[in-house]
Amino acid sequence: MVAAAAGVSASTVSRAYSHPHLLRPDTVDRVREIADELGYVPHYPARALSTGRLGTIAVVVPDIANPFFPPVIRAVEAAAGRLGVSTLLADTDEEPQKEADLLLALQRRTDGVVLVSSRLPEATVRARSLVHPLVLVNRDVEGVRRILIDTAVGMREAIDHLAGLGHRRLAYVAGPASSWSDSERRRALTARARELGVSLSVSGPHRPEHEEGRAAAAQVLRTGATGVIAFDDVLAQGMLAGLLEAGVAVPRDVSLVGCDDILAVRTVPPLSTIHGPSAEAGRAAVDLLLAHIDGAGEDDAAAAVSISAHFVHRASTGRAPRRA
Amino acid sequence: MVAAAAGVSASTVSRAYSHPHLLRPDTVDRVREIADELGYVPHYPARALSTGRLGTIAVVVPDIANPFFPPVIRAVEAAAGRLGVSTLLADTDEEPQKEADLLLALQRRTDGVVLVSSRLPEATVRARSLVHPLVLVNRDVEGVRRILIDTAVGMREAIDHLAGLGHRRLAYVAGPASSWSDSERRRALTARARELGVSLSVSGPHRPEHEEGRAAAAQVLRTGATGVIAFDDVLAQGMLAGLLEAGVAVPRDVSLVGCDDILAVRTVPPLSTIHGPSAEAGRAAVDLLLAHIDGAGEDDAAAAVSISAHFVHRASTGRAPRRA
DNA sequence: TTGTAGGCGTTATCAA
DNA sequence: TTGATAACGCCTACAA
Repeated sequence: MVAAAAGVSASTVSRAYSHPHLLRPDTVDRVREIADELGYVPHYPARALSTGRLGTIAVVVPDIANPFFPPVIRAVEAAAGRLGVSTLLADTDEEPQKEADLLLALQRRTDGVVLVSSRLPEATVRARSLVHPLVLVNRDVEGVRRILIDTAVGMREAIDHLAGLGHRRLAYVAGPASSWSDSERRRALTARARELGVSLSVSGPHRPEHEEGRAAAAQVLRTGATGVIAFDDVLAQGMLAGLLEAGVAVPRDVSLVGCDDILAVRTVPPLSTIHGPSAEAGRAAVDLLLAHIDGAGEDDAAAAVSISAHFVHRASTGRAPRRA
Repeated sequence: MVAAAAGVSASTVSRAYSHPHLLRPDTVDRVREIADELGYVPHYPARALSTGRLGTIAVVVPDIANPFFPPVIRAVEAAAGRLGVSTLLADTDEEPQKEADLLLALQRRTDGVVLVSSRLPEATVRARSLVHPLVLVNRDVEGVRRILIDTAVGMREAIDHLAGLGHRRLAYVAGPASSWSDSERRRALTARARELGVSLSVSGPHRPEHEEGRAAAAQVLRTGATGVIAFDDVLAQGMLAGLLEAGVAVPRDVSLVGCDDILAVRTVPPLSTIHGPSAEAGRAAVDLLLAHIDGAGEDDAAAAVSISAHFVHRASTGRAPRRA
């Protein structure tokens, strides 16, 4: 080690960075000064080898290009960075196999993983969480630490909103079959529709892509629905385009609700949607993960933190049209 | 090491993973099988310690939530992953100071950095590239390896396209004053407009945000322009909304061109734009970076790879309207 | 084809 | 308050 040559011993240099309070202040200063001159930066992998802590966590998402994820990733990265932990990002391309491989590879290069919207079977997730610290976001697996964005609340609010505007025939444009969020949303909608006595048809499953939403428009129109709720804003935006093409005006003829609030007011008309606090979820995930990594205890092994997402009324929903 | 207990020696296990061809096939199989059973995964940091290669690179971007970056990040991650290199993602929050700190921290945890749209002064960038392998994307610093997306070509094509449709009065909705891309684009447009003898007014500078584009619509209409080129798709999409509000139809009354092709066909009408091969840029950056890391030589020290971005005709451009 | 020995940079422990 | 030493898990000679 270069710094040692320019002054003291290796352990003193180590302490100057890791436990400065154990050294005389002027020793710390002297070492750091020389280290800076030499362009020395502590070598993390070596440190990892002796401490067993890598100082790195990973965030794994299905698709980085999906605008739902960047805010989560950013929040994770910020929260981790604040604690001196760096963040590895991985993208599973929506492929469960790739996700599984990734998790395995990450096991020895990270202290833990924040797994967002996992597409893996419950059993697999549970097994992973046993061998490597893991916190789920947007996925509910009993016995695994998780942060849940509860969109069911918002879905109920959305359906109440539509029913209040006189819509009696609704449609849900569903997301991926393997998505936990989708089944939650679908369940909440179905139950609420029944309670209110309005009809609800379901289109899908769909990959959350613009084209899919666009293509689903014709099918949804055929059901006679005047109120449409989409799995997410991406599908909703596609639906908006599809409806426009079919000569259907929003919200005059059909009211449309998205989910996740990732497009803000960037659509015409601005989309009524369900706002999920994704940044907060990312932060909470890091807290839970780091607490788990540090704390030896298995105390909170099954902790589930739930954050509610609420309906936001913008301009894509309005009174139901008079019966055709 | 556990696997050793269940069969042979440590170095044999090491070879089973790093140099399988040096071992008898059945030995490799046996070792791997037992390793799998025990849930063994090679410990990368330890490997890094002895080889001097971390097997990790970083991508640094100003803002992960800006839709221009995810495709680049994804491409980097994919290209690196294919070569067994993992990718660390960092976000500078658009702050040069944070960017500088990050680069320093990354020096000992990565083999090199892909730095996208850096906001750092040239001298700083140049200095960093001397102490740690670095490849720039979307930033032109003499003497530093870099991948440039040349949108000037596309800008010329766009203006030719509009002029060919009969537009004589054009407007450019400019991006941030400090942006290298903006000055490149503006220069190309100004020169070409002069060559073709069409007028070009400039609005801005603007931050590349939806609201800014929307607000700029009125100003642009006042110039009498029938052909509008925006710094990027985000501004163009805002402009689209602003024009719609002003009762101006696209492309009937005004033709609109974006840049970067980050919205694909997700606007109505689908935006004519300039497609920057950002995925290709990410891939090229990784190639250049890894070649630099491996190759001892300083041969390509100043390599600049330029990739042309071309005009894509979709539905937001059409014949110029008859003179009012 | 396989085993043995030494070293990579850091930290924890123990001694001074 | 500081130094010496062993150890972390892996890799690369070199030896067998």
